Amino acid sequence: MTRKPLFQSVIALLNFRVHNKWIGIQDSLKRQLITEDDFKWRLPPKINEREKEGSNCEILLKYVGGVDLSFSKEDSSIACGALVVLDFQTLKVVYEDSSIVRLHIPYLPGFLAFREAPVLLELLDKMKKNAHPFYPQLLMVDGNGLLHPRGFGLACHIGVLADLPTVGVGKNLHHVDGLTQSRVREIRQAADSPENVLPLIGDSGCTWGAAIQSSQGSLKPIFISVGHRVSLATAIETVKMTCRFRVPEPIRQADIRSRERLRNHQ
DNA sequence: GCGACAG
DNA sequence: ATCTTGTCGC
Ligand SMILES: [Mg+2]
Repeated sequence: MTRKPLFQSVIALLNFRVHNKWIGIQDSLKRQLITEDDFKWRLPPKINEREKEGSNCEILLKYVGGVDLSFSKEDSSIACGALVVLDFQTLKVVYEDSSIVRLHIPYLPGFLAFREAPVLLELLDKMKKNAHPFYPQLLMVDGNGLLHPRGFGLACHIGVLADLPTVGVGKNLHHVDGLTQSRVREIRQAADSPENVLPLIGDSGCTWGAAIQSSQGSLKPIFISVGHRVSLATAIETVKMTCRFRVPEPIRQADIRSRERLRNHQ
């Protein structure tokens, strides 16, 4: 597809303006971001773990959500967004919804939220306005949170706009602040004992998240970061507790079911 | 100029 | 993200 240079310049200018607008939105929303625990529930005590004293909180974490999108191979603008809710203890799916939509915004690294967040926020909103009893107390997002060029990835974006505790989970490392795959390998070798939780500390000294080996079946790590209203420690713990396989079960189920729904469509 | 680039 | 088959191993 060849175009005259003038057209290309106009398109480049539009892209430049949209790009700046999006950065402005991310910077603006980031002012509402909360990066510590801010919720009324607590984690169920682990087996063999003594009940912590002073935890007068009676609400246990039970409903953990997961979101993901799948795309049509024929028409890459057709996508299915899925929201699932699992029982945190049994990891059984207790709620499932999905929506097939046409996307008008391409994938651009650093701007994933502008493509994927709208359909996912709609699925959450539908559940909330129906006052569904299984509305998630915590949401796991297939995409990063703080681990992002401007510290405001998809998980933060959804968390702030839905005012919901969220955790970001990346299957690949988005290079930020000098953090690369080889840098992660160095961090691993610098650890005194074979750790399966590695802090992701960038050149600036900032902690962007953690790389964890989440299952015995896979050596490849996943990359966890704070989304909204959770600390990194809580993010890591909840992800670990929901990993039957490499990808935490809420996200894995959203992935499986969104793809399945798309396959059975048309 | 070159490489990197969540999903 | 998707394109794609079998194959090795628990
Ligand atoms: Mg995905």
